[in-house]
Amino acid sequence: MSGEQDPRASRPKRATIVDVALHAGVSTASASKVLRNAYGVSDAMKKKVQASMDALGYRPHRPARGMRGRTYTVGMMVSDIDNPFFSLISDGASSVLRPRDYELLVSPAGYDAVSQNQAIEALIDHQMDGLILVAPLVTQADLERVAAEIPVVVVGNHSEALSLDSVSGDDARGAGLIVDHLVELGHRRIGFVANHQVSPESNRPESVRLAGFLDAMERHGLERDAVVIDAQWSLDGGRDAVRLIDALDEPPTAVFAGADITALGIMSELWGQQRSVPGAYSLAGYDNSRIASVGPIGLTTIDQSGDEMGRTAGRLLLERIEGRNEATHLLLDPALVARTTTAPRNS
Amino acid sequence: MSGEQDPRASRPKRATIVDVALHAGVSTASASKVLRNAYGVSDAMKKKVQASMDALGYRPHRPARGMRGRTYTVGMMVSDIDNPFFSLISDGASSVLRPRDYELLVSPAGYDAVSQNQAIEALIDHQMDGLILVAPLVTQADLERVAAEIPVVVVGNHSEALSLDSVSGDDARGAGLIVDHLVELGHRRIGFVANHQVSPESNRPESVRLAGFLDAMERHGLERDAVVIDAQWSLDGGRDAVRLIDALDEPPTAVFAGADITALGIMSELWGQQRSVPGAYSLAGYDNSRIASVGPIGLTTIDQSGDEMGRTAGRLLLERIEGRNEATHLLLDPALVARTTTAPRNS
DNA sequence: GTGAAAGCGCTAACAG
DNA sequence: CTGTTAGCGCTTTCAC
Repeated sequence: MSGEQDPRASRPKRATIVDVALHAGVSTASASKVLRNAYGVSDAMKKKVQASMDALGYRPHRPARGMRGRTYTVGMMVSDIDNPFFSLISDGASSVLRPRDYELLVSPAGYDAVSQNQAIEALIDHQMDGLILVAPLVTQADLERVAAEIPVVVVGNHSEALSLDSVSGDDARGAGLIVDHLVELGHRRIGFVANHQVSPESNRPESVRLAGFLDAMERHGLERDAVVIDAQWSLDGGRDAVRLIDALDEPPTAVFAGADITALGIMSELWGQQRSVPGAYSLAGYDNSRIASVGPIGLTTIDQSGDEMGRTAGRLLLERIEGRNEATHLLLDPALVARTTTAPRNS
Repeated sequence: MSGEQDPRASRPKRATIVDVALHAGVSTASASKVLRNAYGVSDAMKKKVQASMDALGYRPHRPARGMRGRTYTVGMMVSDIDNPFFSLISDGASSVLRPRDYELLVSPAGYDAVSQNQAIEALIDHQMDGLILVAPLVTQADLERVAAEIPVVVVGNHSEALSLDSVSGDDARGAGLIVDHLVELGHRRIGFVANHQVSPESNRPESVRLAGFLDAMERHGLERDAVVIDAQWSLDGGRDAVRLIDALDEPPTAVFAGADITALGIMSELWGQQRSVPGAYSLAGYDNSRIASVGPIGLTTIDQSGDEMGRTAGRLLLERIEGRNEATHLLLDPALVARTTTAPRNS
């Protein structure tokens, strides 16, 4: 009679597990067991309860589940959702999580350790069942601390930690593929953009790719022709790199930009100066972003199969959630994708 | 003494609000009030409780909060996290949500109505305090049904619904800006890639841009020179568009691709055929993706300030959560960004 | 194989 | 202004 102006009055309340149990004529405990596919329910019971759930349009309330058991939700931390590679990873992870009734929620955490740590804590506060951390910038100690609280899979960063799993591309090998390719084209003096903001001995991709570059150059007897340029891995960093390269006494004839985004910055700056690629020098990236394949760009790069990384991360996380305690660290094989930004030395 | 092998045994339990209350020597109700910044607590009490929270490293348990009150979490549904524009929106929204102690979690929902509806339901099941839906593909009726349950702000799609808010760019005006620019360059016969998979009378950006294009052409007395090409708004769709344009009896001298991604597909296909832009025809996109500014691309496009959209969406959602009930629908002004893919007709 | 009852951490309603 | 208490929806002992 009253309260018709209250929007909530007209809103049918959500069915709860009590409603389901009442409707099916069983106890809430049994309804709960059916919901969770738990051990020890008869087929008849299962059928009856599921019918009631359907009839009532029942959907479990996640916070309530989280109070006692699992939330059936996995959190994924990324620095920035605007990264084609991250998108592949989340799609891959979802594809294995969803059939198992787990949902994936993404937290865009920014590019510094402080805000990434906050985002991770927030995910834990949400009582997520597990975490996928994509290329985290936090310290190894932070990672271990988090992994002590909740199942964790790190994607993109190499790791040897015992308390968590990791999946990443074999960046040392990938860097080697680029060097081999350039040397084969006749280049000897080769530059590498290093993103040295990270400490060189870390296990971030930046460091591993640098080490892989130096190793490969040495393998070819070119250690004296390895030129390391220090600029950020970003569009603007690439622009800076052009100036640094131009200032060199003995500039390289080919540049390995470390990442596609950096290579794009380099191309863009050269273009603005009416210079071309590979005219000015050959150029290679890393990541095989979607944009790398677009005609006018045609960037030579390394493909890492983000999709497979995501699927693997999802699988490992489910295993952890289910109780596995031994660490698994996987390295996926990278592949060279040669396009038009790399050319023989004297052409 | 026992259970040292149980990982949970060594793990210090999380501090709860009861621990805080005990530590501060107050009731849990008072501690809760301090936590929520609620009305009616003395300064002394506030200080005391906050000190205890800090001392214990207390972090509220979100599911528990969600059981009775708010989760202080906002959900954002996007089709795909790999969209530079969506990234700007999430950053913008976060920047207004975070200072108010709300957290943003993103759900990558895919490109069909069914999975988007599922993602939205999952967000509701999480007891989110409000939802930001970015360019949803679901029906208007679905939107209203959702908005009856939870505060909703739609970003990108125009809307007149009374139960929810919306923020979008003025796509009709934006399309007009492109046409004006092309006409000014001397073009008369102009093509538009229409992404006709959506019903033309919908309020999706696709339809509004098409209408804006046709209106502008008419305004210039060029209605007979408006050429509508039907191809998907994607890299591959752009490639298809090239073939469709080539098959035309009277091909346009300029093409408005409807979206940057489509324009990139067109450029890529032309490049593969050794043709250039604007050599083959002038080309314009829409969205001002980051990649549009990269030198070799240099795409003429429309900028929509995703950052401002995100901030506005966040602000509107907070107002809704705080109880506003009147609908707000905002249209943001787009701006032309002329680059090198558009040139005078006879050059 | 099934059910009754306790309780997860928090907030809201009310009493003092 | 502060404290007591009930209960949100679910899972989990522990009886039966």
